[in-house]
Amino acid sequence: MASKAPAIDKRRQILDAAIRVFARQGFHSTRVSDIADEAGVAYGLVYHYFKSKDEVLNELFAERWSLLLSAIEEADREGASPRQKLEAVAGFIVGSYRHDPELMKVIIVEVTRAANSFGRTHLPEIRRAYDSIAKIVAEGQESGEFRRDIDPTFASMSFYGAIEQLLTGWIFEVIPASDADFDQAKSLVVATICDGLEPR
Amino acid sequence: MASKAPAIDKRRQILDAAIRVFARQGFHSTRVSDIADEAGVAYGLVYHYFKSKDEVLNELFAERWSLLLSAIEEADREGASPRQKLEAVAGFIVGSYRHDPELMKVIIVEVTRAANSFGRTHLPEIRRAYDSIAKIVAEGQESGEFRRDIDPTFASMSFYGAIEQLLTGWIFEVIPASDADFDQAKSLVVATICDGLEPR
DNA sequence: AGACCGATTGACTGGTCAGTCAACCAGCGA
DNA sequence: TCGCTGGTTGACTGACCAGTCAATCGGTCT
Repeated sequence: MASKAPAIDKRRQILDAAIRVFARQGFHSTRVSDIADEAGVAYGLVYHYFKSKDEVLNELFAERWSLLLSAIEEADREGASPRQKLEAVAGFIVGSYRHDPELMKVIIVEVTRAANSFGRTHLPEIRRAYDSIAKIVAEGQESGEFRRDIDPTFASMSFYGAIEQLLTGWIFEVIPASDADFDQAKSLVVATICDGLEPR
Repeated sequence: MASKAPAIDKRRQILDAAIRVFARQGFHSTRVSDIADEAGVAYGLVYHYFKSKDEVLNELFAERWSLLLSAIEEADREGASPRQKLEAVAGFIVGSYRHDPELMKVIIVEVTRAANSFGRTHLPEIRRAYDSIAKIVAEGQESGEFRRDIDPTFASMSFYGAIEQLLTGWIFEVIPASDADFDQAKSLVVATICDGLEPR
């Protein structure tokens, strides 16, 4: 027992350390030794648990993104109106950032927005999120709760893009990130996308 | 005269080659020798015109971004309604992509969305764009053409984020990029942001 | 002609790291 | 007690590449 438990701990320890270091320095400028140092383990141990430096990031992304995909699906299943569904999605993403800003920073900066390197690899999974959101919009159009002249894929990109830009703003301190801002953010994105900027 | 003109040509030649290579392979995985080869000049000449590989990208960004900033200011100056101003901004960005997709890909992927590396360096300039857009929104609110309960900075981020996400979708072929799509895009983003998804 | 000077060339160097590997250690079962 | 096994260690290597620099070229001016 004592031989298995610490093994799992070390793996987790390395992943958690990687989050911190990637968030601090960015993926490209972190050496594997930085991760090992931060985790308090030997250099070689990283390669015992992971095939490569890339795999560490892939693992972090996969873990988190699958949660997002589930959350979107659940929102779609349980939301009453399409607007509420979008609100749930926005709420989950904002909540993720609030709960673990470092991890979300890594996911967004190094994968989601890094479409040339890791984003490329994970495009199919990322796309799945876009598609699920588009599905919510499409359903809203069918039920007449959303206008029909805006392509669902298009709306999905705008919606997701708006949220991600917001997180990016928080991450790089372009816009203030207080608890109040987090609270408002969810409803504001949804208000912007569903109601629009012009008064009704 | 013949001693100065070719000099400028070579510099331009290197920049243009860099756009192609950066767009194809990404900044990190292009060697300086790739740029030189693509430009058909010797390795060392790149360093005659540029201090470093970074400076080549910086130059490309600076050139293009200053055009964007001017375009936003002009839109603000000459647009009749805030909505028309936003339309002009969206139009300029989409037009830039249409006119030179490779350059825009580089700008977005390597700078604007690469907030950890080059985005960091250029944050002040990038921010200036956000601010100018926010100003347009704020003016719209004062004149009563836009609702007042959405923070201008916030709206600006959503607007810009939506457009950039759209371009990113085109760049990585997540969404179709035909001439018709380009034509529609401008009005659709503006419709989404100003009118909202819900019917009026 | 010949001195001058900026443009141009590409071989070379120095430093950086990702990934390897042989050795070491700790607990457990025989 | 003595292997055995799997976690753990960290020095080392091989590849890669940004940036340097001394040499060359070609046009101009005197």
